[in-house]
Amino acid sequence: MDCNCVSDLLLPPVPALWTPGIAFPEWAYKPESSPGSRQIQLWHFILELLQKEEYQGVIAWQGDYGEFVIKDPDEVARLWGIRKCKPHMNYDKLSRALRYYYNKRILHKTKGKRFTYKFNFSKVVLVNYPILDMASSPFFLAQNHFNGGSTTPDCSPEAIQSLFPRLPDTSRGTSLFDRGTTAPGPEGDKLRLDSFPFLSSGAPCYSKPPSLLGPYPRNPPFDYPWGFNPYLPGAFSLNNCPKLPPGSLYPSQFYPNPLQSSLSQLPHPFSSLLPPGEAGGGERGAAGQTGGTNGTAGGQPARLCLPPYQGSLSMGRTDIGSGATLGERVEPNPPGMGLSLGLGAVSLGAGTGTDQQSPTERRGGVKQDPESDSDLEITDLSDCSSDNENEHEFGIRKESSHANRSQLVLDGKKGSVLPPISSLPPPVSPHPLKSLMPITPPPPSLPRSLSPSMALHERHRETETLKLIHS
DNA sequence: GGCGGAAAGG
DNA sequence: CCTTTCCGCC
Repeated sequence: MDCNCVSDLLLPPVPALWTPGIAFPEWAYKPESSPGSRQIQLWHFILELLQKEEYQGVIAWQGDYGEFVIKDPDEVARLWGIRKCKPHMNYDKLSRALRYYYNKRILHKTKGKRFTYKFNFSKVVLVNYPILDMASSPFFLAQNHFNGGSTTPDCSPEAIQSLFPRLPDTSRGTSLFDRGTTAPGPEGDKLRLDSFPFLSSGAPCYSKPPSLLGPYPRNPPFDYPWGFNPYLPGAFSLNNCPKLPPGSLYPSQFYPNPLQSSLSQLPHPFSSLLPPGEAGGGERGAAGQTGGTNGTAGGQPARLCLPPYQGSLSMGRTDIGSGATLGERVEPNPPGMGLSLGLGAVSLGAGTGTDQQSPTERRGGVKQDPESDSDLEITDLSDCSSDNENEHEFGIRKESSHANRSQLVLDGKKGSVLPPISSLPPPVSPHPLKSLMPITPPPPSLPRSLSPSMALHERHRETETLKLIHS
């Protein structure tokens, strides 16, 4: 039989709202590039595991935001092997694949910590992100030299969230892995990571707005569903994550989803997207096992668990625009600086700066409807087509001793520098938050206007920006 | 353990 | 293009 491997099984049956060019880099889906099409990618898989409580013992978020530890390398490799129908997969190979992500800057190694890697979410999220507010988003700004250029790029969830000011109605579960059949935009093409130099070659966390780079050769930026945010409920089908309360109660096994928390406090679109209870007050959820088995349970928004993030999640709507609370430096947008994002590096440890550990005891996830879980059971391997007949030998786990001290190596080797755009038009429209520059712990940044009308306005704005840029 | 080159496969 | 597989090196 063929290897249905779990790949497909894990994919939600419903194409749902997945839209091309959004949120995750195309290579992440690479539908057509691989014969089988929908080959899940390793980092997706990793994220997947990270979201499943049942794998907490195997791999889990730990440390800085986006950082995770592979607690049981062999097991992860085994699971990956199962998923990919590669019975002989092992950590060595898997790690090679992981290393491969360094270049893409999807991941990077946390030096000094064994089996510890860190997602560069900014990359993941920004890729393909429609132009929109990036220019004014705190997140965006944070990663630029707008504010003096010395600020640490903000890859915090809040910042990320700010990139998704508008949210479509994504109440239906959609999966990150759901690349379904859906049709891509015009021409069926999808944005490629390559289209975003700032994502593929710049410094970590480089966040030059795509719009400024002219990354939309064929896809008008506005063709994308605004606001599709993989980090928001509904974006994924992985809804096993316990709901997290708006506050900052962190379930022991799941870190809070800052975005979600933030969303719950947002005025409208966002909060309405939150699963019931989430927007409200959130309660805890029994960490129980997720027994659900439906990918996209009817109407139940999928849940996404974000990596640990020690920053404060507090972010009242009242804070919007009054960044004062943050106390960070408020800097006016220097005219002329426009969107020239130089973007500093963030990754390699710089990121959120603090290296403290995330909360592990706080609990407070909202209970999730067991039935709304999409399952990512990596169990059904019924048929792995192709050559690998030995799927059965997945059981072969060798125990390996992973003990070692890591070595510090500067990976400057491939760090490419982003070409600074020195002649970009100044930010089109000032935004209150624009001046807020988080330094360390990224401050809560709220999306600016969320109103539809504003959306239109912004679109227009973006268009103008593009014009300027291209002229 | 971790890294990255190289080659091969899908 | 994204691994997978091998491998030598640190």
